[in-house]
Amino acid sequence: MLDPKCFRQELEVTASILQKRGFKLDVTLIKDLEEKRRVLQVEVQNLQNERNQRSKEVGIAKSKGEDISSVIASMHGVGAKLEAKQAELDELLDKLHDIYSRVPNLPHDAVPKGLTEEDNLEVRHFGKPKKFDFTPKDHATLGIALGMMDFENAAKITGARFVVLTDKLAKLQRILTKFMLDVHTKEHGYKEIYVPHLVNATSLFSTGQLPKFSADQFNIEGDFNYSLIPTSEVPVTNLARDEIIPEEKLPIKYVAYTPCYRSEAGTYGKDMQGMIRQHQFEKVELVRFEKPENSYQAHEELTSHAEKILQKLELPYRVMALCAGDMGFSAAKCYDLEVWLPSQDKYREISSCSNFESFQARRMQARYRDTKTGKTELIHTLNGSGLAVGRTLVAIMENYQDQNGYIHLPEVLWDYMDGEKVIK
RNA sequence: GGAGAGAUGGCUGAGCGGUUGAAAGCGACGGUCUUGAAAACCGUUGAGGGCGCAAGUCCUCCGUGAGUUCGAAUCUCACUCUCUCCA
Repeated sequence: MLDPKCFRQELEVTASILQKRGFKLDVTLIKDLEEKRRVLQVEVQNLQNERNQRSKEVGIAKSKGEDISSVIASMHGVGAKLEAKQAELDELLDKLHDIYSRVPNLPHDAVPKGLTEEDNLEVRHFGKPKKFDFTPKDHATLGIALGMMDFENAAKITGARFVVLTDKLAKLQRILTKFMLDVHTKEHGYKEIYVPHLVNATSLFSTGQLPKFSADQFNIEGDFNYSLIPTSEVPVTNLARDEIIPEEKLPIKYVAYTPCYRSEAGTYGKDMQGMIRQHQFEKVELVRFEKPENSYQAHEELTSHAEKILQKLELPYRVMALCAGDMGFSAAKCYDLEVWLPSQDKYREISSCSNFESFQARRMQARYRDTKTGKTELIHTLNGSGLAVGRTLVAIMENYQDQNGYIHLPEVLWDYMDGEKVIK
């Protein structure tokens, strides 16, 4: 959610900035509703004031034993009027809140212009795509041939976009999460955290999945009005909801490992083969709570932490600065890490690192107390995948395959795999 | 699943329907004292919002949502959560 000031005092500017990401703000409507709001709110508050004053007088008069019937009689009109105006105001505020809840974050000045993927800018890259002297296979072909990756049984058990992993591949996925958690906790100073995988609607609203993107979640039916998390960003970020964090506790850096569940609505036909786009996948997520003046430095740092995993795994990747139109709803600035996939002959997203500034914090009243001024101020929230484990598995399989369809594991994983260097 | 008890500020904990945004204590912060610290004493100390250039002023909030009333932390109803006991 944007600062109400953006809509009340800087409406035109706000609209033009939002246009950069292809969002059209209804300036005329908002101007009109805000003007009505202002008038109505003053009116309601004046009536409330009158009610409070007169009621207080009644109390005093009564304690003195004076006759109060005439005063009370005169108050009946005020009550009814207040009720009507209040209802009118509430309706208006709801309407405004709903409009504002659907407005995306303002892109930071440094964000590249553009509306589509095509306009994203490469910031840097690491490693070079390996040349194969044979035609590299895709991970699904490799996994099925190894007898360790099974989409048919997954479809039987559940449906499309699920996978069954067995043996070494199941183990590889497991140790990858441990490897990532180890790096982030031991080398990057993140605190490991375990959180619920089902969340309520308020939590989804806080991080920006609601109200606009309800169809992207798996919402469970029955007595519990919960949703499966699309990312651990949701439960972890919501730890700060309705909190006032003492300044000295910042920054707070969490790393969480959770499964993620996404409906992938509107992606029919996209990446149907293999593990690239699944309804369920594992992810190690980095989440940070920062003071506003530090958030952009923290964003660079967090991105580099995610990159570190790819570097240690010696996987070629590039860092893309997303253009305004390609960023997620809540982000002010976002880098995507894209890993090289030989079978597709291109880079594919494996991590998304975003600074949300105060956008999420305002939705959930996440604040810190400035020790100098004693005032509360909204924190900045950030997160990034560090990394998507399923896609990391895919990248390892494809980049480290040999002509026989064996997978030669990167050295950093040998110990984790109990000395095993090759999956065959 | 059934039966009870509860939910008040950073924490503990009062609060006959009427100058209660809320006693008291603790904590925190500022000050006095002290070479310094502690103790003692004095003072300050919730959040969100409207209007206004500002000084300021007003409104809302005692788990959530409705209701009764001139007036609700206090009464009524529903819900949520926590604790205890039983299955």
